[in-house]
Amino acid sequence: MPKVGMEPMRRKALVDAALRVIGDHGSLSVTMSEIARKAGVSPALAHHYFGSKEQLLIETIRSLLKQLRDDAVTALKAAPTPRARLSAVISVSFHADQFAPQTIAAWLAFYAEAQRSEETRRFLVIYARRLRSNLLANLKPLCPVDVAEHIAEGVAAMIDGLYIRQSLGSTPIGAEASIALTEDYVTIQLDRHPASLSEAGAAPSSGLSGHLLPEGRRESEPKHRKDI
Amino acid sequence: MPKVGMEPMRRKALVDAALRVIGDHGSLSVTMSEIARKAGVSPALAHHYFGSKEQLLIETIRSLLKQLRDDAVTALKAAPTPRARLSAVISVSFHADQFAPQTIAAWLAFYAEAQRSEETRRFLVIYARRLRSNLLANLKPLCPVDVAEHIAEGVAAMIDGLYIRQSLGSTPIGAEASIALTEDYVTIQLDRHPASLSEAGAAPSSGLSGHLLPEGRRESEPKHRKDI
DNA sequence: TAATTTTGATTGACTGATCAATCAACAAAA
DNA sequence: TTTTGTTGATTGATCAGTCAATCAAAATTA
Repeated sequence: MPKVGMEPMRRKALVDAALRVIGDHGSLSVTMSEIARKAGVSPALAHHYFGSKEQLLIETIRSLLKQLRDDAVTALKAAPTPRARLSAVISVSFHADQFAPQTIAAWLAFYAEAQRSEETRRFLVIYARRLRSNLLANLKPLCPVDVAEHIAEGVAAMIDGLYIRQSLGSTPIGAEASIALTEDYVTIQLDRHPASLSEAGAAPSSGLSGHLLPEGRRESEPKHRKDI
Repeated sequence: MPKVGMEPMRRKALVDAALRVIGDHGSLSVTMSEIARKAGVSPALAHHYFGSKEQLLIETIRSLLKQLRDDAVTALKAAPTPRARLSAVISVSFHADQFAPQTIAAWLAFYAEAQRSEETRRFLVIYARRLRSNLLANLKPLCPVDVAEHIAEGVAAMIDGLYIRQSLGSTPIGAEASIALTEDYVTIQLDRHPASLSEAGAAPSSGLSGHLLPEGRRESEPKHRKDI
């Protein structure tokens, strides 16, 4: 029953299947056959559309990152104040899809892969920068710049750490407790270092930082890179 | 030049080689041949002594954990007060050997492996519990118990998170900055919640918590498990 | 001491399984 | 008939694990 216009559907099915298989297996050492089977097609077709296993894996992490970005954009648009946006960033990190064991396992597998694959590392660096940028943009109106950077590092580390601890499945502090822990960190840090007058009114109108919007390239980066 | 009594030397050489190869490669997908070559023996010998690749890998993570424990014991013995012991725990986590890129890469690889290997997960859970236990034991004299648990979770998450962020190699905050960030978290949390009178004098005499000393089994755990 | 047997250490060569990747061929739509 | 989708069969490479054989030290015996 082959029709024309199958390509986008097949690609999506294969990427989704790859994500599920990787999440279940907890590793990138999964076979094209298994992915293809889960997607309901033959292994040969996976190669036909993606050319190589590596390419399919790249598309898979790209999709993982896109999902996270979309969630973040939605949550940030609904938050009116910098402080609310900070909470939105934290909340999104621990919400449902992202904090599911399989998704966490997939993230972890990609972190490991980043040690070998330049392309994979690039994507994870983008995630790290985006998180930092989102935090920083909304911290700056609330405290001095150097303090904002300090807090941003701390929050980002805590989020990633809670992820990795969750991956072990022992002492499972849930999503709510994770959010509470991170929020508490932000709160007490901000209490310590109240905003200076000069930066109190400098909040950007949209609250969406540069890294979130479809972005023009920053000067220091190489060009000819496909955006996620 | 075969002599008698080679076994312990060969085992150590192979485990060390495995750690180096895994660290360089950033993955457990390394061949027995490569490990054996780095150890200066034939692949067959590695199988002869360890029986299987999995077993060699298990011994490898065991050695990684032992190294960390030894460092912690040394540092804790030299620290006189609970607060100093907290600093020691933090400091050890980021010190030299442990924070080297290859070592971090190896840890990460084992975290990923833990998704599949029950045995590997067990070791990482032990690490997590030990860290938590060390923190908790030295926090309890300094603040209320429930707060101590809260802080311990936060510190542990932050340490692990700083590790994983370090593994990406982007925005490399160094060991010192990582220590400062974590110390700062402990300090402001303790400032917030001063010790209640009832627990002020309850510090254990040695400061070495149960998880650190060669330990009797806790009741809730399965028996017949070799200790690390 | 000299001759031997035993034992542990070590390897090269081989096997069987797995898997990514390829290709020739076919089916259905355009 | 050309284009797009699809697969079964196959290939070539990689690897964990096995095995029989070798070698040298130690133990035993003569």
